[in-house]
Amino acid sequence: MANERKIDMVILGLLSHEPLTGYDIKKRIDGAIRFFWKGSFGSIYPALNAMEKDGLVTKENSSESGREKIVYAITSSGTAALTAWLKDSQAKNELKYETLLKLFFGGAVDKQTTIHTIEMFEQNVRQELELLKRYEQNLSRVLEQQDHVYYYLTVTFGIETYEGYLRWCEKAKGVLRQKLKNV
Amino acid sequence: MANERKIDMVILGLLSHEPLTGYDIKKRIDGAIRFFWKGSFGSIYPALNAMEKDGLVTKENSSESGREKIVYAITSSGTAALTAWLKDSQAKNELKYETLLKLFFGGAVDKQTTIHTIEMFEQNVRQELELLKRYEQNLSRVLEQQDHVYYYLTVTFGIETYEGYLRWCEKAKGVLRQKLKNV
DNA sequence: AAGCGATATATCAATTTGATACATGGAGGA
DNA sequence: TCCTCCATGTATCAAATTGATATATCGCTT
Repeated sequence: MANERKIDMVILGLLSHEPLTGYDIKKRIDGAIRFFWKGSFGSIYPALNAMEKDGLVTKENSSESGREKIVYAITSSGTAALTAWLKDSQAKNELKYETLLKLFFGGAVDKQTTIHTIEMFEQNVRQELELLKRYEQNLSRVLEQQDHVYYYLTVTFGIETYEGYLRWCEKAKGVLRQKLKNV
Repeated sequence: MANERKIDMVILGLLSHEPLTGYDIKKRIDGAIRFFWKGSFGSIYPALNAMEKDGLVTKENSSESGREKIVYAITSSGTAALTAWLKDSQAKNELKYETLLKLFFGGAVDKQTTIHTIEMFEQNVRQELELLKRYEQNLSRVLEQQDHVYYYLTVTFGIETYEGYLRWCEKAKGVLRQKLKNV
């Protein structure tokens, strides 16, 4: 088999705070979580159905506020599964950077092309970094209060990482431009 | 459809340097490339067959040195496909860090557990960083000569990133320990 | 009343992973 | 010489996931 469904843990983690619809879950994932994980409807809805069958979450049809929808809540089995996963300190961290792949094979094209690829990457990182810094500011205000520490730490991870990326971009462009002059 | 096969580009990139068997390709990917991309036999062999059918690579059975094997070489169409991809400066960069996911949902378990997860991450990063620094040393010697610049730059990317990770680990552990005292 | 974007659920082909199966070559020890 | 182990080498499969698409409703604005 290809792993156990990690999307299950994302969903359970989110449901441990509040009951949500599949659509809500997708929105949460596309929010703060998207910096280090992602999920699509094509995995969310099947996972919800499977977990409901396994008793990890409960389904509840609701049409109170507006249209018909299915609200999911975590069960005690679900909480158990979540904490069991959290207590396992092993974690698979995976990077798939197409920018680096293009850089690695940069020898097959001219250097300006590679520099441009780096610049596109840089631009994107700059944008995301700005967003992360806004998050950090908002979070640092409410940090003393609740469980926001965990959210805050994932944000600072992103900031530290992205600032490293930008430093690297400068260096990399410098190296390539130097090389450009030599040849 | 779920994307165009990125594994094709990895394979073509590798074949642009020298003809290789599927097994060779896997070894290359598990070497330097594994820091920013990966690939398994389950994607490599089907991709090779598909690309052979499309004329991007040529198959050649060989049994010269020892056992029977299939050596693949890139064609001019393959080179064209590779450079077309390289010239497109758009790139999808994706991160899937289970460590951060566990951190994000850390509120559901005690803080020692989360600290331990960070420590496991830290240990792994430290190991990889050591390896990357060895690569860097070896590469910096031959840097002036050939196309090693591109390889070198992916390595320095890793080093810059991993050093950022380690700085963050220290901070994160500090924040959590502080929190631990307060509560 | 019409149009539009957000809400909401669901499914599908294509891609990829990770595991597994199977077979041969060569190196080294008994 | 024979045996065992490991690296080489090709291949396939179920499960997970993506990204796209289909379909329908709600509420707001014009």
